[in-house]
Amino acid sequence: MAKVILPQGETLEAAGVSLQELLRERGLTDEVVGALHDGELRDIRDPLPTEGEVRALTLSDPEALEILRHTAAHVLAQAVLRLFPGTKLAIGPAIRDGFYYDFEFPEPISHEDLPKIEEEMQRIVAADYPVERVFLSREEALELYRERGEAYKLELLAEIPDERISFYKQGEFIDLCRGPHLPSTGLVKHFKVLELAGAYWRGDPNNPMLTRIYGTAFPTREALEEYLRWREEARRRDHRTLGQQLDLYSIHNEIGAGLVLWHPKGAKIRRIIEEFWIKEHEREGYQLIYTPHIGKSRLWEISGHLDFYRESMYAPMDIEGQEYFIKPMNCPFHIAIYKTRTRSYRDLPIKYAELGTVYRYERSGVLHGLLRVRGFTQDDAHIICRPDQVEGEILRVLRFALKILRAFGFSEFAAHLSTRPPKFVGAPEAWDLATESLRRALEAEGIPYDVKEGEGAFYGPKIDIDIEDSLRRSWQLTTIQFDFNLPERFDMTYIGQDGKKYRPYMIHRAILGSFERFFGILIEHYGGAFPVWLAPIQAVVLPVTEGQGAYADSVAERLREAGVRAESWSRGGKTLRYLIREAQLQKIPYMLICGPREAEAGMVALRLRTGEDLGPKPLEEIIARVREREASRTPEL
RNA sequence: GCCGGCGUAGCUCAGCUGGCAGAGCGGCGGUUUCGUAAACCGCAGGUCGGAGGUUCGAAUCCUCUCGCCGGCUCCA
Repeated sequence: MAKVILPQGETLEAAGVSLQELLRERGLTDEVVGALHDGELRDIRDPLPTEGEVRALTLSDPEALEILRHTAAHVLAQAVLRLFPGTKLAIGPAIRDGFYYDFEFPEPISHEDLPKIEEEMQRIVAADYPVERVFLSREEALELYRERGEAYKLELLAEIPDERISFYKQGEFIDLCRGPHLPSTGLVKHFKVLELAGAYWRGDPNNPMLTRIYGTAFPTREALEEYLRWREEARRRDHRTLGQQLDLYSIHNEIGAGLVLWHPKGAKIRRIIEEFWIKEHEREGYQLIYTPHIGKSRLWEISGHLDFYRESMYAPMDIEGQEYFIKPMNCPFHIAIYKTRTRSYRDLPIKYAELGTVYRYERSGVLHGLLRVRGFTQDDAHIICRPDQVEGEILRVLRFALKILRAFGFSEFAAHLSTRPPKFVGAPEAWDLATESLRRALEAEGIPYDVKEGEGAFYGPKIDIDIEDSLRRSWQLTTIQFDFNLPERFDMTYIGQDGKKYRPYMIHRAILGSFERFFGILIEHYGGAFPVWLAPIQAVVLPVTEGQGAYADSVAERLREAGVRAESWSRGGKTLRYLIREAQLQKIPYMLICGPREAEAGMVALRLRTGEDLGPKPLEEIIARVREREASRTPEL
């Protein structure tokens, strides 16, 4: 007997029937759309389990969202088959923000077809077809799909071991599907078809490219509208939009895809980040170095990059008959510095850090604003240490990374621990020590992480920390990565206490990842409204009329002397309203308004970016305020 | 790289089935001297991403190419 918890909290015991039958007997047919048994979604049409607790789900339960969206995907497929006969079906799952279905259309379709599809979906919802579950024998299923020429479905069928194969049916539409699904199509009330994109069958580029249609569905109109509003808001926070509006950076067709020009304001922010970064690294015992942008092919042969990474490297250039490559990584240069003298065990750990600019050939389709570029500056460092130092150094570097990220207001981290792949170099014991050190560091810091079993690079295990952009796409910033390959290839050694040579451990790490990507994420994180310590312009002085222009200029001058990044907008004879709007759009933290009254009193009226008017203030107070906000790096104004 | 879409003034965009390149903002000049998110008038500004083709005629149709957007794949 299973214990069944109904939506209103009523419980009962039942066995041998499905939840749907049970509810029908009690006249409760409409509401319940699925069930949760030990955290697992179940179909209401399935027989109840023999034991445990089954909670009936209604659309207002968050767990039911997946069922709703999965059914919405079926409605989409049904609509597509009606409008585009001959379309072949692939797969159509629910995903985080909605659902998709992959199709092979007889003729390509475009965005303009989406509204039609949505309308047809509306009709299917309005028709309120009951969604039935049917089981076909393998033969029946094969026959059904052979008849329709559904090659993708046949491929899926071949992988299902069962003899009774689960299908769902609504109206004329039938689909191979494990479920669960809603009781009827009429429950998919609030949905939207969103995007069209290509997707390889089974994610394999050797397979045909299918057409994927994305959509979303919610239990209520409000929730759908809120989601659509959120997408709008995300568009406004997009670093590519803000980058232009705030005049932070640009990328030019004629200069090259993925190559970033940092404008004065973007460069100012970068400089502030760099200075912060340098100070923190020196405090943490890193030694800062500079290395060249190119190196001879021999170097990249030794490092193995020409064997393993060549397709991501720019073509070599010929200099006096020698091949040189632009660097895709900094490691070989750091190693070369290490090797300039014999190192003692007493010298370790050695930590070389560099803001190293590298160039990597990224395929054109993957470039994305500042988040995926071809030329970028890594905040790179290599920690070279003894085995007995590994654990301590790893904990230290993880703590350090979190400290840096937190300074920029990031608090939610998704960490991944990638372990040894089937093909690897180095001793298994070294891998174990490294992997365990990484794991213990994550646990000591209480950072939630998942383990990507076997997904480490061939040369070492790693921790990656991802942060999401405004559209919740995640991007890797931090990486802490062991390297058992390069110390070997470059024959790095140190002399131990016993006078013998030993191989050091090398840890490659980047915290911000690259300045370009980090900046992109940072722009979105703050929606362009940077905290005072990062704001490229902290204060603008706004004269009410041209009569206060000279006073405004002198105020800005005094602020700059005190180290405040201030400008006076005294030229142009613009109205105060105009200037305020402009400053607001530029998201400048402080607006210092100077009218005749303020000029007379030697003060400024302080208006915050939030719109708050704090009234007249002496300059000293403004300066103190800026200094305090800078020191604490608070987002408050 | 692949699929679909998009490239028109500095920016945002209009320009239907081929027939004289437009608006708003911004810029410049002038007027206005103004108190918390856009004062008013005027002027300038374009190889319609680039190359080739079809046509009497191309921003518009076709091909190639560069770039961008959404995905997929990739991401040492």
